[in-house]
Amino acid sequence: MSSDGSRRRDVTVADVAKAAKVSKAQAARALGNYGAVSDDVRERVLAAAEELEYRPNELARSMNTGKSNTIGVVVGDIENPHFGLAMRGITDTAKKSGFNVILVNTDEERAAEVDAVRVLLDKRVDGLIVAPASSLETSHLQQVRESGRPLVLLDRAAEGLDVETFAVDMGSISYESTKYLIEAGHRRIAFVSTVRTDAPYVPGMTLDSSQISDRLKGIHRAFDEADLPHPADLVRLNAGDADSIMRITRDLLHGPDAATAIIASDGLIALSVVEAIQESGLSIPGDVSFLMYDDFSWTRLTTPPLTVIAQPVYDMGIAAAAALIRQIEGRKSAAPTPDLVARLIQRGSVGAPKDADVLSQAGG
Amino acid sequence: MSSDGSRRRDVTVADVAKAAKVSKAQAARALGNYGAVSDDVRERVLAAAEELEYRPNELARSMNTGKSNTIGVVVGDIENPHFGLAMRGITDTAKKSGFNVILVNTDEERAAEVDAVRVLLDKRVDGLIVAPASSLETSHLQQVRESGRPLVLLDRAAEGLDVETFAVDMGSISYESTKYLIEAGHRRIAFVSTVRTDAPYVPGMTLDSSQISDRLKGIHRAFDEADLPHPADLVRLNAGDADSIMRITRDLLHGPDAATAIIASDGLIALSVVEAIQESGLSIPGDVSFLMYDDFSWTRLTTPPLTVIAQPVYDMGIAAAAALIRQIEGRKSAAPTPDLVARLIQRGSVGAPKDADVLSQAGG
DNA sequence: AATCGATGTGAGTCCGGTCTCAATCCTAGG
DNA sequence: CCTAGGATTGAGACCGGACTCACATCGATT
Repeated sequence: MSSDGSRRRDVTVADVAKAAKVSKAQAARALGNYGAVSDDVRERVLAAAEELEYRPNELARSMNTGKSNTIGVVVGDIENPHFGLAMRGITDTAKKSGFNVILVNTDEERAAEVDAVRVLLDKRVDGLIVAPASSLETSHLQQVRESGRPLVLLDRAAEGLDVETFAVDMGSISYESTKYLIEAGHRRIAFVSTVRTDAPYVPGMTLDSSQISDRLKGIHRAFDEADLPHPADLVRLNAGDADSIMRITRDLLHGPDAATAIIASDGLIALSVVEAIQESGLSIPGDVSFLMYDDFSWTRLTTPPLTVIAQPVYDMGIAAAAALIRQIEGRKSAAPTPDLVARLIQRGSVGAPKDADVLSQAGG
Repeated sequence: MSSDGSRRRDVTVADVAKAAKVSKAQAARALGNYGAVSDDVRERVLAAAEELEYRPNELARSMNTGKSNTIGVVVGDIENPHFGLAMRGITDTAKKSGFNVILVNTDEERAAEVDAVRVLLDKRVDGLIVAPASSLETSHLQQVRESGRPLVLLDRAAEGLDVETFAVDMGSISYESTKYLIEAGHRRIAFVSTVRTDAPYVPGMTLDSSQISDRLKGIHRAFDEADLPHPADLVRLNAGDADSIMRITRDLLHGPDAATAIIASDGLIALSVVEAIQESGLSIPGDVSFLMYDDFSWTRLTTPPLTVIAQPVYDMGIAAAAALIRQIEGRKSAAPTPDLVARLIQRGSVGAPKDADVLSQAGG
C-alpha cells in the first residue's frame, strides 16, 4: 500500500543466527549480552545484526521477561498545564530510568478512569501513576494493588488505599491562604471548584475529591479560628465549562451579600473568573480580591499580577515517577519523599475589601 | 514485597480452559469471540473466565496479531500548552478508535527524537505521530517509512519526506499578520524565536524549522510587497530560556533603532517578552505593539488583551490522529484533510507606532 | 440409508524473544 | 597422556494468545 514494499517482515534473532551461521540460542546470547559467548561468535552475530539492521521486538521480549519497561499514567486532563507540567516531570524521570510512558486522559470521568486502568493493566505496564478522579470510589485502584502491580497516586489521595501519594498538603495551604484573606479584612470569601456533587454544598459534606475537601477544611479552620462564621453559601462547586464559571462569578459578585474575595480552585477556573470580573467592570483588587491555585507564568502578566498558591507540580511528577520506578525495581525507599509544599505567592490581586467596615459588622 | 501475596501469576486461557473443562483452543475461541463455539461451551468458558477474573494479555495478543493498538507520539515539549492541546486532540481521537498513546518528550533535541522513534518502533507501535524538531535532518523519519509503519507529522513539515503533515500554512498567516503591522505604521518589526542556529541570522539562510522559515518568508514577502526593506537585524533566533528572551527583548527595545512591534514565536516566548516589556515600564501598545503565536486563554486577561495568531491546535491533533489511524487500518482517505488555517485575532496589543512619522521616513 | 456441508472440537504450531539443559570443546592439573 | 571442570554451543521448552488442520457430529438432502 505505501510507496515501497511496505510490509517487510521484521528481522528476528533466527535471521541473524542464520546469517552468522550459529544457533538461535547463541545469537540471542550475543545480542542480549548474557550467558557465555566466544569472541568469534559474538563478532559474527553482531556483524550480521548490523548488516541486517536487526532490532529486537520489545513485545516478544516483554512477554517472557514479564517487564514492559512502560508505565501508565492516568490523568484527568492533559490539556490543563497543571498536568502538562506534572507529565513533564514524569516523562523526564521515566526516560532516565529507561521507561516509556503511556498516557491516558480520562476527562475526569470515573468510568473512563476505570477503563483506562484496566486497559493499562491488560497491556502489562510495569506500574501506574494515577490522578484519581474520585477519592472515594477507588475499587479499581484497589484492583491494581491486588494485581500486584505498583501504583502511586498523583495530585490527589484515595480514601482507605495504602498507596504512596504525591500531593501537597492542601489543608494547611488553604488554611494559610484563607487566614491571609481574613487578615486583609475579608469575610465574604468565595471558593469556586469544578468538583461535581449531587447535592448542593453543605459544610462537612462528603466530597469526591480529597483535594477539595481538604481545601474546604482549611478554609473552615481559618474561619473558626478567627471566630467567624464560614460563609457556606459562597462555596460554589460543579463549576463546569467557561460559561457556567462566568455565570457563577457574576452571581457571586452581585447583590448586597456579594463576595469580596474569590478563590479559584485551578487555572482553568481562574481564567473564566478573572474574565467575568473584568467584564463586570470591576477591578482587582479594588472591588474584589482574587486568589488562585497554581502559579502559571501568565499570572504575572495580568494587571495586577495575581496572587497565587504555587504547587510544585513538576517536582510532584518527578517524585511520583521516581517512587513508582523504585517500587517496580523492588528497591527500598532510599531517599525520603521530598516534602511537596505549596506556597502562597503574594502579588497584587489581594487587597482590603472595599467596604471593610460594613462587612465586618455583618460578619460579627 | 507488597502487602499481600503480590506476584500472583496471571490467569491465562489455559487456566480458564481447565476450569471450564474444554480445550485451550475452545476457550480461546469463546473468549476471543471467533470461530465456532457451542452455546454450552461458551457459557462455561465465560463463567470460568469471570470466576477467575481472566484478563487477556495484550502483549501476547499483539505478538501474533502484529497489532499493538498503540500509537506513538513524539513531541518537543508536552509542558507547552500548544502540545498539551494537540495531545488532547490525539488522545481523544485515539481512544475513540481503541488506540492507546505512548508519549515521548524530546526536549526538542534531535538525538532524543531519533532515540524516541527507534524505541517506539521497537515497541511495535502501529504508527507514529511526530512533531519533528528539525525539518532538515529527517533520516530517522525516513527509516520509519522504510519500516513500513504509518507516520504522520504534526505542527511541522519535513524536507523531502512524502508524509501527511498537519500544520497550518505559516507563510500566509505570517504574511497577513506582518502586513497588518505594516499597515498600522510599523517598520521596525521584530521576530523572536527559540529556533537554534549555528550562525547569526541572515535573510534567506536555511533554518532547521520549516515553521520558522515559512514565517520569516511571510514577513519578508509583506515587506517586499510594501517596498520596504526587511529589518533583518530584528530577527532574533536562539531565544532559549526566560532570561535570554528577556535580555533580547530589552535589547530590541533599546536605542534609536528600537523595534516598534514584536512578534513572539510561541506562547512561552510571549510570556517573557511581555514580562520584559512590562518591566521596562513600557506600555502595550502605546510604546510597543505586540503579536504572538497561539491563542491561549490567558491572552485575553492581560491589559490590554493580546492580539494573537490562533492555530487550530486541538483540531490538528485530531486530524493527525485520524489520518494515522486511517493509514493503520489501511483505509483510503475518506474525508479530505480539513483545512487547518490560522487566524489573526485582533485584540488590543497592536497600535500605531509611537513616532510613526520619524520611522516612515527612516523606512522610506 | 448413504452423502454432504455446516458446525464443534482438540492437538499442535506460530509469533520472537528468553532461558534451561544436556552435549561438546578446551585447557590445565595429575 | 588422560581427565576434571569451566567455557561454548545447540536443541528445544516456554511466555500467552491466535489460528490451522484434521477429525468428529449432526441434521438435511436425495
